[in-house]
Amino acid sequence: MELELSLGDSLAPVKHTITLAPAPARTCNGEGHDLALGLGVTPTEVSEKDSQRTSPRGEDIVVLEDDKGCPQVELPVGASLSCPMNVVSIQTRSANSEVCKQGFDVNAVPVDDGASTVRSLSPSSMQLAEVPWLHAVEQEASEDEENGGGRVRKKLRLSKEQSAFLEDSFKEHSTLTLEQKSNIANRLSLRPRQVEVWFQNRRARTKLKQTETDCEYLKRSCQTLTLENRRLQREVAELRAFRPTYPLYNHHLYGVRACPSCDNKATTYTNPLLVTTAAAVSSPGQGTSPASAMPTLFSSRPRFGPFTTTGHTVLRRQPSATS
DNA sequence: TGGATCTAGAAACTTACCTCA
DNA sequence: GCTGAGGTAAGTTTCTAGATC
Repeated sequence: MELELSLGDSLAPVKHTITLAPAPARTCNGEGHDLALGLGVTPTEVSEKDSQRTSPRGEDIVVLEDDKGCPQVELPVGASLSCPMNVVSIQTRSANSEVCKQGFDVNAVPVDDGASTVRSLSPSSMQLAEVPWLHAVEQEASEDEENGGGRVRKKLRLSKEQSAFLEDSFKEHSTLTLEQKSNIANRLSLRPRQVEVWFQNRRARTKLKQTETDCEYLKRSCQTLTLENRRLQREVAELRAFRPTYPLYNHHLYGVRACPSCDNKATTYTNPLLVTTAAAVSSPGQGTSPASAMPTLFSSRPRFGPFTTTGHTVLRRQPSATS
């Protein structure tokens, strides 16, 4: 989102852009759902009109300048709302096993009384036995005959021990090699196909659960961001109403940032406009910032531009508006 | 070496059975 | 006993990566 705030008189229009920019999605493995809300007013020293530069960390920074091409003073204002909580992304085919090892473990199985006996049945200790699952096949065939050859789907219910063993196996590896599959089938007197199907369904359940978790997380993040957005809009409205005529830029007051995508030097968020305004009111003319070079900065009518979704920390100056 | 074909495995989607409130 | 919802085993389709020619 991009909220444009234009402050300055009509003779020397100067605009600053307040940007509510979602950070690029990111998870613990580099892709995902790290949400961040950034509020920035970012003048620069670059004089090329409407040009765009890149920060050392690769962030896009848009050059803001006045209509005469004079460089504006940087007023780093950052308000950031981020959710650093690690959320494991949905498994992908390419990297599912690695992803599964990190963060949220949806495989956590409540340990019940029977678990202690199950735990000792480590799949790695399995021995390849004589295909006991053939008994299951034979039994199924005889049941088919009893049904007159008509194929009636018989619902298999895995025993508690079978399920627990499969769960343990799934914790060790969410996908199976042929050997692992037949080992487990032998150990549980199931057909390899049944083991395979169980793992397929288990992966599907894992993914579904993870999706639900992600969805909940994103919902909460969205609510938080909405509230923050409203708060910021109220703040901007208050600033519009305030419209002071004093030089406002005490540069040293703007060093506070909270946006993690900028740097980690910040500790708290302070509304620099309010702080500076108060300072300017209490002692007009104070400060050593280059703001004194543009005393009319905030003297024109503020203007809000539309929100945009053009990406992360892209502060693009809108074409000069005639008030 | 690059493209066509085949194959196995996994995901996605669906169906059907079973349990339970 | 009936019913609907939810869980889950299993079937089907689609996609993809690797092997082979």
